[in-house]
Amino acid sequence: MPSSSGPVAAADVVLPPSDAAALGPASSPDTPVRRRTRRAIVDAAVHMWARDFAAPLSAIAEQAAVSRSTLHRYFPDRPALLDACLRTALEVFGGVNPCDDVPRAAPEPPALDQLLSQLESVVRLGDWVLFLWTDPSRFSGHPLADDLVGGEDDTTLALIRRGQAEGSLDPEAPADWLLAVYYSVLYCAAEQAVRGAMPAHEAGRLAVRALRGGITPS
Amino acid sequence: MPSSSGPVAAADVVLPPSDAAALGPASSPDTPVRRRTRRAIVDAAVHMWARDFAAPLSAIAEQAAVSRSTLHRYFPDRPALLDACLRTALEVFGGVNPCDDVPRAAPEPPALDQLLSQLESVVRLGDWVLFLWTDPSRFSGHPLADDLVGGEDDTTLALIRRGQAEGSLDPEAPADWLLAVYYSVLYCAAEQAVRGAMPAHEAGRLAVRALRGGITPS
DNA sequence: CCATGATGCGACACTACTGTCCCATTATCG
DNA sequence: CGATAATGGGACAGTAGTGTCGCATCATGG
Repeated sequence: MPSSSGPVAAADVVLPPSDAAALGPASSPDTPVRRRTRRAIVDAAVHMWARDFAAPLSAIAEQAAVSRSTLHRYFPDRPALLDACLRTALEVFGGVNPCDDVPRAAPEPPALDQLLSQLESVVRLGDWVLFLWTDPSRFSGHPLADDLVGGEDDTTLALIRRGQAEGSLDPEAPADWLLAVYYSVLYCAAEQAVRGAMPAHEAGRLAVRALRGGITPS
Repeated sequence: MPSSSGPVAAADVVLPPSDAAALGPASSPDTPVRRRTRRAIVDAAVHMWARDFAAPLSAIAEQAAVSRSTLHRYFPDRPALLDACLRTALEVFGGVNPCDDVPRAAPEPPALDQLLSQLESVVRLGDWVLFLWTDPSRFSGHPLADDLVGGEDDTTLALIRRGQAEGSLDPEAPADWLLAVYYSVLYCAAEQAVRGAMPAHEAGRLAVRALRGGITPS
């Protein structure tokens, strides 16, 4: 998952105009109307695909309150819409290129604390978490998703390795195992929140508690 | 997940003959040949659907080394094959009707120990675990799956509640939250084993460790 | 060895979905 | 208000997958 000072408000995210394939009609620069329509389609896709990755484009169009023709004006095909969702996910999760990170002057807090703090933020992104992690293997190997879901570029993996080195995370377990556990607990928390079983902050708290101490009493 | 003294060897499981829709040609009682063919198809379905739930029947037939015609002789349609897989899963996971459980004379071990011991057994069932839990919501509400994947009939949920009552499990978290965490860690372990990252027993050990103490050092 | 059981092949009809296209209509902007 | 942008509707062709069917072939069991 990309590192950040915190997730960007979902409504503020704008797809880079360089992605010509995802542009709407006439491939000219976006107008506000077009930007809103495109974002409505992406949000609808994430909403539907979080729940059923086989959901057809017609259902997504309906969820977005547009016609299938309109959907196809913005996204020529299903893979293009999926790419747009993944690119938007990078923004939503505060995506920055890890190589751009500038080392901080002050020592960072323990990696465990940072990791859990990140989880508490991310769990509020409900549908986006379900979209990415309902089936953890869904986007394995997808070039746009490597930075999000546990590929070698995933900054969360780097954070886990730092935590193991500094002693705040279990040094006896493989890093990618800890990452898998982290994402799966994050998914559980987001799923609880999305289906209304509890508020997102409570789900985050329970997830943090589970990752700190397991399912035993504290 | 149904309680048992241990999972039944997969090869020994036989689909109840009462399931007429799933019987092979002529709906007469099974011959050994037919029983083996049916089981090969079910195993192939679980293998393919563990990895991709959209896998077509033609791919399942190929995996089972039968023709699509033959697959259709045994299972009239995709839902029938899915039902057969879920019924077989009940057998594989040692399914018994929870109401049939007779209270033991001697006190049972702590629920946490029982839970984790069960996990170490179940993780060896690789494909079956992935089939059921790759997408935790896949079979939600499916009548055949309630006893397996966290429905109210799930004996694991009862075990968790007993553990919370006796103090070996976190009493401050909702029982269905602990169940969701348990299944998600089980899935992670099975996935590591199935993709060859580590042996199943090592994955089980790591999962137990994570559920006992979280991702912090022990 | 032969009758019967079991299976494979492939054609066919059908379904659901997708991608393209065009024209009429509605919304937006200056 | 009018020109332009944006959209909806629906037809159409195509794809992938499914379910059915009949016949030839192979496997099995007595």
